[in-house]
Amino acid sequence: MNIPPLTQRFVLHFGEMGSRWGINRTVGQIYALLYVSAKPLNADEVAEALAFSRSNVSMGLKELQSWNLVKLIHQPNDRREYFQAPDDVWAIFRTLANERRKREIDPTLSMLRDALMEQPSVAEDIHAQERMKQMHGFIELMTNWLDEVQKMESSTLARLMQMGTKVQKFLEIKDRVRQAFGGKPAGQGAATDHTTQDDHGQL
Amino acid sequence: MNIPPLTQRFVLHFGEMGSRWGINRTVGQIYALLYVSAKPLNADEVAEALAFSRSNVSMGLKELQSWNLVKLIHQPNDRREYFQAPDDVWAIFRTLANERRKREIDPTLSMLRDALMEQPSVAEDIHAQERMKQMHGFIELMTNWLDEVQKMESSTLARLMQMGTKVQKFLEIKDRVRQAFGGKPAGQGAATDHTTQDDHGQL
DNA sequence: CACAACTTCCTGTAATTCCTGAAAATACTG
DNA sequence: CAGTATTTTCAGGAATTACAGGAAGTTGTG
Repeated sequence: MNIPPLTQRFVLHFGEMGSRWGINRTVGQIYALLYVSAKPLNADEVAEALAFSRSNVSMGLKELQSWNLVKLIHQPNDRREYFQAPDDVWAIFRTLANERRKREIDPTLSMLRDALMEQPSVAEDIHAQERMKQMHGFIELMTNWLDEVQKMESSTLARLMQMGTKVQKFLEIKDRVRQAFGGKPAGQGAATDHTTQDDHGQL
Repeated sequence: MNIPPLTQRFVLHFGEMGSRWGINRTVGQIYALLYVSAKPLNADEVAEALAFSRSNVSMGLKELQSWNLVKLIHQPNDRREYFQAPDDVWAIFRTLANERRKREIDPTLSMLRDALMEQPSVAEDIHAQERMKQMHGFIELMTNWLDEVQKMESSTLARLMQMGTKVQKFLEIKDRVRQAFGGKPAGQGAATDHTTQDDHGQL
């Protein structure tokens, strides 16, 4: 392995973490290398830097591409394919969240949906179905929220996250306002009455 | 495998999903079974229901305990240990998030912290360190936020999530108010002018 | 203390996953 | 189109991980 010390530490760490993350060491290291690299790298360079076989690198890059975690780039006067990781960590997180969801959540969601349509035949299954319903509801809530949040700008999201729990106060204020004005608050932003269901959805 | 149809489907699905989630099939199935089961089960019952070896079940339960995903219960007049999954899905999610974080994020965070204290020796490492800084900042933001959020009530959280993007409007209002009042709004909560950095932290 | 009811640890085997080198495929150049 | 550069696929050996069964350890009981 032929890379400077800090980079090496980072790369090795990601290799080991890889297994906990469900990706293998090779892929972890390749991604780490691309992430910290100042310029895009081609497969040979990666293979050389990490001392992996060329074919192994090819597989790894393929997997990273299937995760949408690397960009493919062509340099002028060079036929080789160069790869680089997006430089916005937020963007990386987004794609990661999307992909993980696609692979790890969505199948479960559809399994649950199917199971909820069945008519349970035994007492045990009635309870089981009830539990599945709870899980289904929770997952739906989470994924819908994620969908929404993905639409926001990174900077907006960052602000909201930095506010943390303080957003909660907002709910309290909202409740207070509503109580005071009996359903018709004046502000332009907050112009709805609270018809039970829609209650939560509207600011 | 000696369990009713719906339960079986659920259990098998979790077994397969297990591998994508970094847990093995056995553990996945055991948890699924406990989750849908109406009453706590002991190790023998689990082994019987899933047709696993007794010792395998023991290991699986041990792992689930190390994840804090099962509660251990003792029945009167029975020495055996009974296990059950918490019935609040939110609670399950919380522990899951905590544990995953402990295993998958915290080590990286501390590695990054260490790496950021070093003095990079080569040009490449200077850039690498810069990248690590970005990643570190992002992870810190995320984990701090998670900490905050964990403190909220499930119901509050649910409401916030259901509002989704609409919370964003809140920021806009805040900005509008701030602009209108020129940095010293009357309300008790929102009392800062927007000096770039501190800007975000305060409601 | 001896026995019973459980739980944990250990060993060998089966299954899966990882990785390499060679061969095949694909993409370019003159 | 021949020749070369580059990438992809694939078979099989190496390494890792999962699992069953049994041995050893614990805890409680008469």
